[in-house]
Amino acid sequence: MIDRLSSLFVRTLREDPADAEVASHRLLVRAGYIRRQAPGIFAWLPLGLRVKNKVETIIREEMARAGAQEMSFPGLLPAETYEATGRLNDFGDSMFRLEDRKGAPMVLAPTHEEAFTVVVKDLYSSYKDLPLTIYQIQDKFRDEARPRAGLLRGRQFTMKDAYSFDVDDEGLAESYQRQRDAYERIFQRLGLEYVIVDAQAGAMGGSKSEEFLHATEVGEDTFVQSPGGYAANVEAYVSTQAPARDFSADAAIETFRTPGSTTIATLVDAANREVPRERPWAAVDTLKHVVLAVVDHEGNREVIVVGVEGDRDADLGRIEAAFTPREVEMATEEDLKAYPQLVPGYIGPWLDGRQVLGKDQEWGIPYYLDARIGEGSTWISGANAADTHLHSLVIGRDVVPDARIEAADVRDGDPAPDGSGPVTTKRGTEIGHVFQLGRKYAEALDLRVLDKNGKLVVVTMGSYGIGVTRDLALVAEQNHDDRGLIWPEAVAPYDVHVIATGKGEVPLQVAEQLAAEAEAAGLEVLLDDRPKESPGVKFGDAELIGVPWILIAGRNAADGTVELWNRRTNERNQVAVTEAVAALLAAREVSLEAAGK
RNA sequence: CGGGAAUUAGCUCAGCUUGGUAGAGCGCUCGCUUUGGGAGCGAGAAGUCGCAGGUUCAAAUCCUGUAUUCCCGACCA
Repeated sequence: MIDRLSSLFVRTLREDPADAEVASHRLLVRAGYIRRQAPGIFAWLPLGLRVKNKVETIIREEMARAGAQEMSFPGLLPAETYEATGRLNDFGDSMFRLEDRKGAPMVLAPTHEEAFTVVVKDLYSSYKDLPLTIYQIQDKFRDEARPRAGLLRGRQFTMKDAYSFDVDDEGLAESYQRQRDAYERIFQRLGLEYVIVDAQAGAMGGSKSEEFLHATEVGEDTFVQSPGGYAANVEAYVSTQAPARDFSADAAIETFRTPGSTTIATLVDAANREVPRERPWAAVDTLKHVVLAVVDHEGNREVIVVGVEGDRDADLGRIEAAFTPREVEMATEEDLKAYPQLVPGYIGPWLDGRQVLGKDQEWGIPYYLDARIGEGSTWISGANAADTHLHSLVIGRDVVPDARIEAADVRDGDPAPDGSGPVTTKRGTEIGHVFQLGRKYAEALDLRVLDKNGKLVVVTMGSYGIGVTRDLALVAEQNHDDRGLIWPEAVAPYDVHVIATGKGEVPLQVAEQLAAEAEAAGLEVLLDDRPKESPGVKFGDAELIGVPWILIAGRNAADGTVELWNRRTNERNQVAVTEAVAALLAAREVSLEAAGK
């Protein structure tokens, strides 16, 4: 197959588009792969679509190998699809909603668990039909609050979503493993570096979940890694509680004046001024109390107080994991009005000789401590009165929390829970997610089959997603230089880019001949046959477009010599015209082998 | 949802401080030249200056509002 630049629908841009920040976005637009239609919504030009199709082909091949069957659901669904599972509310504003002409509520599907579950329920009713894994590659719609970074966080994006159905937990574990293995192969073939992290989040537990993350500066997720092999999404990181301390000889609580000290910094200053001690007080000696609201699907709000070490921030994402499926947000002024006892800047668990925070305590406000905080530890804390704090508050002596939860942010140097060393935090982006859903959807939608004994059992499910277009963008992100894209062979829009340049008709004739030979050898060819573009333009476009191999028929073509150019290594070799395609095939073979390992 | 920046030709931007009826580079069209690093000369097409009000003899420029886009944050107790 040969496509010609003289007629291909593409226009490269000399300058970076003003609305693109990250490299993948900039280069995909500049090189003529995609065009923005609206924030987070892109059109695919011929070059882009070729790459996208190659990514999808790799996924299809690996899904087939894993025994998954492809089908396709509509993106437009009746809203009621999501009602039984409560997800119409869960998704909230991030679901695109519309009405048909009769006024029936419709949505653009953000994901398809319900639809897949229902179709299996409609067609299957026996354990003999299971296990089953089905999938689709299809566009999803999510009305993101802030689409970002081009393809990396879009509002319409292509996703491969697979769903497994099993009669028992062992079956689910096997189906899960098959998809997980397939994902490893897919990312290896895409040449995308990845880390598999534990994403099992919070107190709900039970169902296993792992994320495939690609470490990148432009990522929006944070994960931690230890030298000993521990890896977890920051929301799933489990911190280590400080060892218990003997407090039998500790002094009693004492309050002190802290006018205007509503921040940790001013509080530390006030403490060193009012109640100085040998080792100066520091932020780490203070216990800071955050007022939060835990909100359920119906919008019911429960106000809670969470204490974390003063030198750390509360991490709402981590805290939320402990309350899933409810959401956690900062308390609003409305929330605070209901509890006038809570004096902003001076909140604490203790007042006048007794604990006041806690479900069963006087104020009835649930009280949680960060999981790092040990028994017998001693703290400066708010004293629940304006301009007053207290010190020598001892956990386990003066106050007892309702529970300890993962609340504080995670930092470089914090210990991995499995003893494998200090973790470092890194930025990454989720490129795939495998999840043992268990029976949640099957129960909500009543997907049950008869087992061997003729008894109805609820089916157990898994769901497995890969962000096709996001992964494509990350491949671009990981494979470029300041001149343009550098596609890996596996997803490049073409196998070779043949350039005709130079005086006379010979270069073009030679280029045509090389293109025909390459095509005959089974390669996909992009031929730059534009008659009037200067060499600089052609070389520049070739570098921008990023096909991994470039063949130049130029000034030496008349002498029977052309140039083979490796876009990635920038290595250029003069080869005889008669041997050029053979040399290309050989060099490509070496490169493919290196990528395959 | 909060904060910041931007909005002028297809693209990237200048002009606004100090109001006087619109510019550059790239791209595009035509002609000639050029052909190994975004080439040269000449000629040309192309913009209701985001939108709506206001001030003024006169507004891209000053004022008010509004929309859109991009970036940062979604936390500071």
